[in-house]
Amino acid sequence: MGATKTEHFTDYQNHIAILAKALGHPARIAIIEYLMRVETCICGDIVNELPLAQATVSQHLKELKNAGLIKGSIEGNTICYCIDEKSIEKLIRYFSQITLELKTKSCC
Amino acid sequence: MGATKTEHFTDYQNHIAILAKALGHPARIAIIEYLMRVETCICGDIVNELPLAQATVSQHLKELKNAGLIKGSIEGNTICYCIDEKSIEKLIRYFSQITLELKTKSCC
DNA sequence: AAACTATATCGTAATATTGCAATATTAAAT
DNA sequence: ATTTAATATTGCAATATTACGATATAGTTT
Repeated sequence: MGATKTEHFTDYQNHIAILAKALGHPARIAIIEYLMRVETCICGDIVNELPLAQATVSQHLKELKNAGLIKGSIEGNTICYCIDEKSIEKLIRYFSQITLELKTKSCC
Repeated sequence: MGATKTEHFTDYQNHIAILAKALGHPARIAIIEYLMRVETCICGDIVNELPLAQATVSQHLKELKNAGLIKGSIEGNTICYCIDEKSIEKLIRYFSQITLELKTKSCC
């Protein structure tokens, strides 16, 4: 016990859950907001931006990358991280569909 | 160590993270989708809908409720659970803002 | 090449989450 | 008042996450 029973859910449900889970930590939200704000997307500053150790930030970046929320390309010495717009758009579409569907319901 | 350092992030960042985290499990996504689909929102069927024990479903419902994603009102013997549209709209607004901001950037 | 810089990975401790059986609670039906 | 039905809570084992120091890796600069 203790492990999520992913096999009992659809691929789509698991996919949305993976995206949401990756965003389910304030540090990762802060990273996304930083990448959104900043002109260039050199990573170097992310560590300085966040109140966390370098190893921890690196770990959070990895999770965002695994979920497909950010892309990182090696740029010589540093790594250019940036938001993968498509994943955010996927979430917008998903949640929009929910509110749309809810409009047709009378309940609550 | 091991506990999230929420105190280092803004209330808004923490709030968005809490909403996302609550949606970061396929069972809870399945619950949201079920509540979206169904006409009435009597809870009884949720347990039968999901491949999980009653206690586990109850726990997931509690987490969705704590995050503010669903509302539950006691309806005699059963409980009427339904999606709190406002929370979903909050997420749509948040993610829309991100994509909007990204359009103004050239990077990546 | 040696030193420096940026990032990743490893190991590990602290804490959180997931899942369920057993039990409790509360309202409805008999 | 008992029984039944629906949901919540408790306790606990298995697993995952969070955080960080130490170390590894790889490119840059000197």
